[in-house]
Amino acid sequence: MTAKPPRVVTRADVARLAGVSTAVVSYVVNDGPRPVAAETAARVREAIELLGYRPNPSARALKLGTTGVLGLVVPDSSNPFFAELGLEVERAATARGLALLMASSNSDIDLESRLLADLMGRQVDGLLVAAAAGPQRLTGPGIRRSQAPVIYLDCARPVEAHSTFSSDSEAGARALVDHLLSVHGHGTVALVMGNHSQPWPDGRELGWQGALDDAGAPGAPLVRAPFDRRGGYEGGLRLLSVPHRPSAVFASSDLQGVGLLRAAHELGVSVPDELAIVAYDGTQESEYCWPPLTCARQRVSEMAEAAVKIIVDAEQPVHRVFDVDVIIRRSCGCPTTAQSVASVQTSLAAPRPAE
Amino acid sequence: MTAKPPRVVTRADVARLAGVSTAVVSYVVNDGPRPVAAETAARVREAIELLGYRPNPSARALKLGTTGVLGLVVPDSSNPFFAELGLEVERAATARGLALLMASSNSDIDLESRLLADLMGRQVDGLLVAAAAGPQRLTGPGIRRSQAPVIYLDCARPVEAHSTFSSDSEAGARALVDHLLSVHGHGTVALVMGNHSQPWPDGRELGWQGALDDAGAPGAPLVRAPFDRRGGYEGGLRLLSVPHRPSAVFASSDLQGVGLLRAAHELGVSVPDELAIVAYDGTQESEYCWPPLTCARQRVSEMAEAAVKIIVDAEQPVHRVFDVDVIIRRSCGCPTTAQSVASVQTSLAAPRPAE
DNA sequence: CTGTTAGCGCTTTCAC
DNA sequence: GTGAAAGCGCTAACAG
Repeated sequence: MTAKPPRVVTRADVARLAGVSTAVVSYVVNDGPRPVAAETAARVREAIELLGYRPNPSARALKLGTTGVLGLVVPDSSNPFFAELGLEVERAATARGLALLMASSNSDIDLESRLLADLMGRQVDGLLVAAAAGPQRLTGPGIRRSQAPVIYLDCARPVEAHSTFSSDSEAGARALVDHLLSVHGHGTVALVMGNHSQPWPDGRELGWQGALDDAGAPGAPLVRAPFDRRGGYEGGLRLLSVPHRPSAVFASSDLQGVGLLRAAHELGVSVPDELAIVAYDGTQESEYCWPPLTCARQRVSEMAEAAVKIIVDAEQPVHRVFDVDVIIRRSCGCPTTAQSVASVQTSLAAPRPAE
Repeated sequence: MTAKPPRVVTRADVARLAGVSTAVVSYVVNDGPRPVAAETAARVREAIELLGYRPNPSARALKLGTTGVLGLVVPDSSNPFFAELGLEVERAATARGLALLMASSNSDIDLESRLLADLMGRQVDGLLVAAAAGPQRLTGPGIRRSQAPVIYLDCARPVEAHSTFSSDSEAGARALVDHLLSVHGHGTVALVMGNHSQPWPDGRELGWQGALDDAGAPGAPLVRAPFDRRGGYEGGLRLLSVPHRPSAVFASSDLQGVGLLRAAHELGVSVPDELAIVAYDGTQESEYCWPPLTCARQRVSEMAEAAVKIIVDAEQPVHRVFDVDVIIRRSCGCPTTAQSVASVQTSLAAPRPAE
């Protein structure tokens, strides 16, 4: 509609202006693979500057087969846990010059597998997946095409040919529940558990049960509800509306803990005096709700860093279980003013699975 | 290390297997631009299926100059407001077959401008920016290269050649503060204000001041603090530790409102009985803290949808101001059990800037 | 140290 | 309705 179409400047323009070949431009842009005379290089850089040349990443990707882009798929990127995870992954990626393609599956298995296929199809250099449905969904078309590593970020079992990370949720849950039992003297502890959809038992549930069993505590109510705030709220309403309501409850996510808190407040149940609450995840939100939640915190940034490193350094697949930190705040009944933190030692608590 | 290198299947393989030319494969894959006989098309599709062929997006992008990727830059993707915004943008993008590259600037102006340049350099088809620093940072190298539209999502003033969106924060703030003043009879309302770093006054502050002025309310304390939970907490501590503490306060973000709530709880100040709180943003977190926050909610999904549409449909740049919804909950002192929502009419409240 | 050149996989014009 | 072929911009042999 206006004047001259300002054709985008290409490597050939730079070469022409600098009076060199395109190869040389490539060498100075990429700082290799062949050496370039200092003076020539300076001339090229000047030309680049002058023309405002930027390499075309598509061309580069086409040639190299590598995009400099990572993919991340989570069930819900607005859940603070995944938001924080995403932020850390993005940091780790940016620090290495990579960009991050983010996708949320809304916990929908089919959407999740479509997103995975789409990202793979976009030639990401690596895919990080906090899978709603466990790791089995690798099979669609589009997966074949790429050799890009796929890392499962919330996967308690090793998977052939993939890196699998998980937090030691069992140890974390056990420590939390045990704290309620032995320090605060609760007879038993109820559980609000999210809809874990992976093909093996959830560590949080295992840890909860284990702590109860170890203490010889009687069976306690378990309510299943979504991992979000509303799930915790409604689960809490159910849990607290019975004649003999529990005196302590473990929520399988921060968000559920927050919902639980709301339910307690609405029902006029005082926390922690009449009801102790502990939660799993340890996002910032758990620190600022009221009362602040005693929780087991996942080492999100460590996981993010490790995952990106595996991809960038093309490391062999590993199965890693990350320690979890128990953070004592007020919701359990501890009188702390300054919070205290203790790391839960995985190695002591979790025997190697014999797979 | 293992056997045969399974060379990735290309369009030529499909063509060979189907006994057609590569052009035809292209026609059926893209459903155009030339027609293909039904039977031929079927044969091609079969070959595609059989070989598990996936088009190479880099090659496509190189040829077309278009990547099917959008970029989003926010100050902090773990802030629930931006997390929710990101999720909505992602939804809108995915619905149109686009992917989303996300980046957080940590409110760092330099990092922000580097991220913008990087994303532009990656040939995104459009860039959505919730800029920490206003829209002026368009100038770096790397910006020139692309014609991709840049949309500013939180920009109260029109900017030449760009779409600019904003929520009508002034009207929202005014409605909130006025509610405190006229419905609940507070003499004045304090403000906890984030570090707005754009080159014009912040609408929230304007609205607050305006409501105060209109009511002839005396000057009220204003404390500046970061937009996050900690900012609200520390701002709250300062605000509430003076001899004659305010009876009502407006927080410029949900997160600050949450921090404020914590400060009040810690200080034993009862909300809303001794202190009324209202906040701006309206994320989910504001609904589940205690007491739930009366707030002005931004229409995040509407904004996301509109922004993506502008890019996809290559619409002309516009300046849009989105209405904001006031949601009455308990923190202001209203006795509601069911929350009530009222949209604040922009057109009535905000005169057109004469720029 | 520098230049020439052959593709990477795809789209699309132009001929048939 | 289909095929041949010319690039898109870049990298990295290979030849000088």
